[in-house]
Amino acid sequence: MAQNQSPAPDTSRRSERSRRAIYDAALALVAEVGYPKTTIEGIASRAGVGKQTIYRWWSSKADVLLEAFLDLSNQAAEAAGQAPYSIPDTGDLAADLKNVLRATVDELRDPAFEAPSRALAAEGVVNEELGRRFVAQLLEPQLQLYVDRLRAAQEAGEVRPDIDPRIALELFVSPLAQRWLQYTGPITHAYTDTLVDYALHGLAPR
Amino acid sequence: MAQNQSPAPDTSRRSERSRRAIYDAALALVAEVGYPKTTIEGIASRAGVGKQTIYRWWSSKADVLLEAFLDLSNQAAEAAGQAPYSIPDTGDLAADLKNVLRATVDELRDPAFEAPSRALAAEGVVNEELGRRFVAQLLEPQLQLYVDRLRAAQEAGEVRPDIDPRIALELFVSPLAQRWLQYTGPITHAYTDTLVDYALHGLAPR
DNA sequence: CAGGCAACGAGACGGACCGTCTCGTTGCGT
DNA sequence: ACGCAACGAGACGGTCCGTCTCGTTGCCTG
Repeated sequence: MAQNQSPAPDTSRRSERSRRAIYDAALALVAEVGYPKTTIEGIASRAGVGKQTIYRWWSSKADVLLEAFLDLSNQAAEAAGQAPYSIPDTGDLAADLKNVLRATVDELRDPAFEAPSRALAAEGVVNEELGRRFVAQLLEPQLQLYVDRLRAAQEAGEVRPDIDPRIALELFVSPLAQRWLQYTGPITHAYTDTLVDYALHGLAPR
Repeated sequence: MAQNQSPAPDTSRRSERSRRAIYDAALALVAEVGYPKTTIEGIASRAGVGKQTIYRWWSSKADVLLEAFLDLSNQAAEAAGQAPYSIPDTGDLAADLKNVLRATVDELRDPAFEAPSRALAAEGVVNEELGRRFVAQLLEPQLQLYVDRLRAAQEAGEVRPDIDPRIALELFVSPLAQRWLQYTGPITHAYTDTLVDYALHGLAPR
């Protein structure tokens, strides 16, 4: 029995030009009018593309935006340096973490990143399938850098050996993430510095 | 100059019956078909109510759901005990925090709470005005309980006096929140226990 | 207790987008 | 050079939006 789900489009004939135009249009519209008011029809017309071209290659507007944002991130990563980036190791864990988190604070304020990443995060909260893809392709690779740096710190004796690095990183990354996502508090360099100090030395008296 | 924004509906003539029916319909639909597929028309027809009655009292479906969920939370809080709830103080901070967080883990799995609170959190990520109301009316009052308990711990010498309790609570609350919101990891009692231990004693060797 | 008036349930209305479906047209692979 | 599938364009029925009328109902005031 022949299935007519979809005639399985031919990737080799795909128009690179249209793909790029769709990415650009999607990112621009989300930044300009917001995610809820961004429509497939709007993306298509702005990209100078037929709606069917979008529906042929993507299943939803969230799907389009996720790919567009991944592409943007990869471009930015290539422009900034080599792909396998890592957190610097000066031998001073606290200082290294504070530096990276300060940079993250600045990045969270960059409008070009803020609109699409908020939109994707919001969609992911309510759409588990997309949320897991967002995490696997974007968030987890970033978190892995902290795992690596924390493991190095364990070998250097700066972190207790029985600590699980994947959980440890959440002590300073998740508070920042929550303040940003949910507007539960201001985001400053002083704040992230404090998080690192609290996490490394604990709340209890020593 | 007479403004015709809206004729300012008369609260005293408002139908309590309709209000309750709308809350129930909104919560039920979000749980049954999900937030994106929940529509104002759907809520109205399920509640046996005219659309205009919804538009007269609320400005958006997110607004309806926030009020409905606040109402549900207040009911649940009254049913469970007196309103000014607080975190128990047995003199063992770690044990008290672990208990509360375990209860929170269980609550996060309750389907009746999960669907609407996810929907509101997602909307809040992308809609700052609603996000701030969500935080102010629902999240922050809960977090304040941790602030109180941590202050008591400071007076008892269980927490260093220079620690800011509002930030300290984020070390164990935010990681749980992020795992739940973004599916960045499994949520278990063992996990939250570990968070409390890490937060209290720090990552660095003592 | 009667009357008036605003909120009510119901649903018609134009408009925006949805996702699907044709059209010719274009441009890549054979 | 040819053929075929992806392309831009847009028509189509459908859903939901937010606004607007209808009578009807039920609560405050006199």
